[in-house]
Amino acid sequence: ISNMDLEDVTAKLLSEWKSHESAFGENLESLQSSSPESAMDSMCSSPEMCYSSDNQEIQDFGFSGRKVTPAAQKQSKTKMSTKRRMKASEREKMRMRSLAKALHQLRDYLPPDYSKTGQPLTKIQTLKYTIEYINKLSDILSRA
DNA sequence: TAGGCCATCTGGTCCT
DNA sequence: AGGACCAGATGGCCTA
Repeated sequence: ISNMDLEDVTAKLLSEWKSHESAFGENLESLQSSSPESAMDSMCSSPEMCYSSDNQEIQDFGFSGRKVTPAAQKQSKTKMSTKRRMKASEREKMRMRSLAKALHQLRDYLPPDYSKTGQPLTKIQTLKYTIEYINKLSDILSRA
């Protein structure tokens, strides 16, 4: 990526900034008003993890080797109700989707030079290249 | 087929 | 008490 390209992109970004600066806020609003249908479309994508009273029983055995603090042990006795757990799962799903959406948007701000293979950048690549890109833009601005 | 990436579920923890 | 955030686990999909 040449400096000329960067300067072009910098100028473009600066000119577009005003029209984009509220983009995330708007998207947050749109996310909040997203239809429940779309939220439920992938419900139970993994059958083993579908909710059921049986499943609740099975998970009480705690097969993972996660550390359990005394406070956690105490709290684990008061298990979340199935209804509350379902609500929490749904919120978490929405939260992760909004994160993924934000990453997709972030990807669009990166120059195409960063995806040389033609394949879309992965999440981690997007984050790393964004850091790199911001550093380059900052450098250009500091020298201007 | 192994490994990378991703979406989802879940329990723990912190905060309001 | 309930929501937000986080990290671990798991399974599906895709590619080399």
